[in-house]
Amino acid sequence: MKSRGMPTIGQRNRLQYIILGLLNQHPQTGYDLAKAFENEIGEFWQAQHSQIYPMLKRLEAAGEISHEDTVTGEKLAKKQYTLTSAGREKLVAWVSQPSPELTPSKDEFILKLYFIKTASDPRIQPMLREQYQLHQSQLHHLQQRQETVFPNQKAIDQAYGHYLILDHAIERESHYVEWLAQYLEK
Amino acid sequence: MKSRGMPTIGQRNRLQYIILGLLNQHPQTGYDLAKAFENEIGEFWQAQHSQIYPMLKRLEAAGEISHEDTVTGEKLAKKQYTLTSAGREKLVAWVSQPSPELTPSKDEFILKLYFIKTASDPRIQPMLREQYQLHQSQLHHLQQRQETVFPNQKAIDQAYGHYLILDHAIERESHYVEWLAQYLEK
DNA sequence: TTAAAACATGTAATTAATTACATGTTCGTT
DNA sequence: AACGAACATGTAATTAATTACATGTTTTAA
Repeated sequence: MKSRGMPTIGQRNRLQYIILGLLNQHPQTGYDLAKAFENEIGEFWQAQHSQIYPMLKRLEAAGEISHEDTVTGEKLAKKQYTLTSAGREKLVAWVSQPSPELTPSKDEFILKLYFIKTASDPRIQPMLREQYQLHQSQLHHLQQRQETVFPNQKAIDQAYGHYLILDHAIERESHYVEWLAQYLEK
Repeated sequence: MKSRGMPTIGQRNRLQYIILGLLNQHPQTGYDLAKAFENEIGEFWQAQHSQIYPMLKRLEAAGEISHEDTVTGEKLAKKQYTLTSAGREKLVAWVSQPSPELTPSKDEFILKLYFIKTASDPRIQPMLREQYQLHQSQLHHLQQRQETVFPNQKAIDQAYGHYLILDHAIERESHYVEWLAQYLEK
């Protein structure tokens, strides 16, 4: 009793919506999308090109995006994908839908701590220090990106969504670092 | 050039280690493990029983755990799994290993915000309110669990790992709620 | 000029994870 | 006595995601 006229793409598949959202910002190639998952989006969703290219085909087959072939230089072929009106509708519907589930998250390090039973175990402090360094350097990286990408209020207003996402990532890392510091012995 | 005498279980598979860690606390059944993924562990790792039972078989075949059949009441068969010394070694090795990667995380809601381009879009505030409620109630839930499970210092000392994990979850939710509140209009 | 990095696009194979299917027992409540 | 919730264990089917395979072009810096 699964399909009642539903499309082949599973309704829980969020990658498709994220791709639609990215293409709505401006037409892009699969390669560009893959870059976005490494950069601005990467803090909150990940996808490799091997997942992206097939999804672009599915979305195009479903009539939600279309592409135009362009050539760079002598013969390097690119496919610029654009949203169709059907795709835009689907995107709007997704954004408007409530998101009532807490996203499950995974943290291997925290679990390792969990399995160490006593507060005095000598392994704890080195582990905390390692994670502190890791998250501290990630925090620095994010902060530097914020400084270069959003040097003034105008830049923020022009890419508010991007600003929000980066701000959230910075806050999250910053708080993680503080939590670690709390259990670190000086 | 992939396998050079390596076991069939992929080395990145963390579920196996988590199961070893849980069994190290005390012998348990697959059902008990599934409960743990809904309760104390659930904030930082998830697994369904359909993933757990096959993994128990693989771990037993690899000689890292063993089981004892017990019967409850008239005929309800249970399998109590215990770590073998090989399993305990593997667990210790995992915990001791550095965890140098930032765990990728996914957040559908933050991405939806990202795709809304202007700060004045009327959809933003209702979305923020929905998430505020969601995370606020999750926070309450976690706080109540902390109160009941860890009413005093003695309880904390006796399950320090569990305390850490719950504390981290509470801090994370609490901070998420604060971040949302910052962008909420009163 | 040449080599490496970045650009660009795909498929195949494998592994992880979810959802659905499938069955039966025990305990607590009404 | 009957019913529902919780206990208990598995497999099958599907989907999502990663890793590996595979190929070629363009730009940039040494």
